[in-house]
Amino acid sequence: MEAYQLILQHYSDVRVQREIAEYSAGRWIALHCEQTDEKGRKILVRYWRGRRPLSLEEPADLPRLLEAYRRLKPRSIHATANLYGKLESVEDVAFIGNIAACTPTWDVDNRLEDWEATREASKQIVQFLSENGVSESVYVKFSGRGAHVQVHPYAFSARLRSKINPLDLAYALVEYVRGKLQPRFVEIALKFKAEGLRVDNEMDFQRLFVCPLSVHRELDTVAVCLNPEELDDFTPEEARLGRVTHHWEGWRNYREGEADELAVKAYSLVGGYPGTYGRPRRRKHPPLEKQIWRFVGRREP
DNA sequence: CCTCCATGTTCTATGATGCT
DNA sequence: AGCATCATAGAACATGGAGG
Repeated sequence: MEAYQLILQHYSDVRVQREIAEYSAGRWIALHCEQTDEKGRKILVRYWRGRRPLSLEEPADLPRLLEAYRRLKPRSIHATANLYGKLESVEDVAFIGNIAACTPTWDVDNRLEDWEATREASKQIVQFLSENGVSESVYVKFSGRGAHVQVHPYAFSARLRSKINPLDLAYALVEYVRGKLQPRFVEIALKFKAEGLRVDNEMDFQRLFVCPLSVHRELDTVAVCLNPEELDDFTPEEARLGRVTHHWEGWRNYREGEADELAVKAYSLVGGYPGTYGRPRRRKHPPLEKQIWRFVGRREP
């Protein structure tokens, strides 16, 4: 069978469609395609006809999108860490004010062959969260190569999210925990001789992560979710494209507000997301031309 | 494809200098 | 002082590479 057929076959599975749709609901999604641009990089489609942020709200949307972009050969499905209040225009994703909730994510990068080190680093994060009251809203996602440790967006209560921007909360939480555990990560890298191990805070205002049950963007592996308490039961062999035998549907579990206390502590210590983008930039001085028109006493023609 | 981010380049506001 | 020019720092903008 041709290699791409295997991908289409994977996405034709209704369970795959359901998981991707349910995860993607409210998020801004992207299709990473096998078709490359003139520089040989895979094309990433983020807008519908260049206007509307791409979204995927129900299972049937997945085959529809694959069909619409079939010439580009979509390969992996990504979704933002953010959940948006509205997803209809470019402006809806251009400013942080429309972020309704955000998924704190520790990106554990590593070579596929060093899964044991990836798993141990993930385990440290899970354990730290658990010790600090965050246990029912956590899952680990094998990304197809490394892993993502994610906290359900509603582990921050609606009340807290209305007071502090969810992106700031997520950024602070990830950064705080990462800082606490950094020495452990170094130990793990040494112990397993996994010099490629890195735990990054990639939270930014339109960051994408691979969807549960998406195919990896390069490897013939699938992003499956793992029960954080049973990480030892999984090996990457069980997530090979066409032979997926392991996936935990508990990624949707959460307890509202269980991460509030830790997030507030983190936020008070490390502060919010440091980027300026998404917050409108102000000119200190208006361009000369505008000043002249103002001086002349009328608006520009 | 689209965006971030570092880097380099251009622009602009402002203060210093110098001249009348 | 009043005016013009020059120097300069920081802001704004352009560009290129990286990455999802």
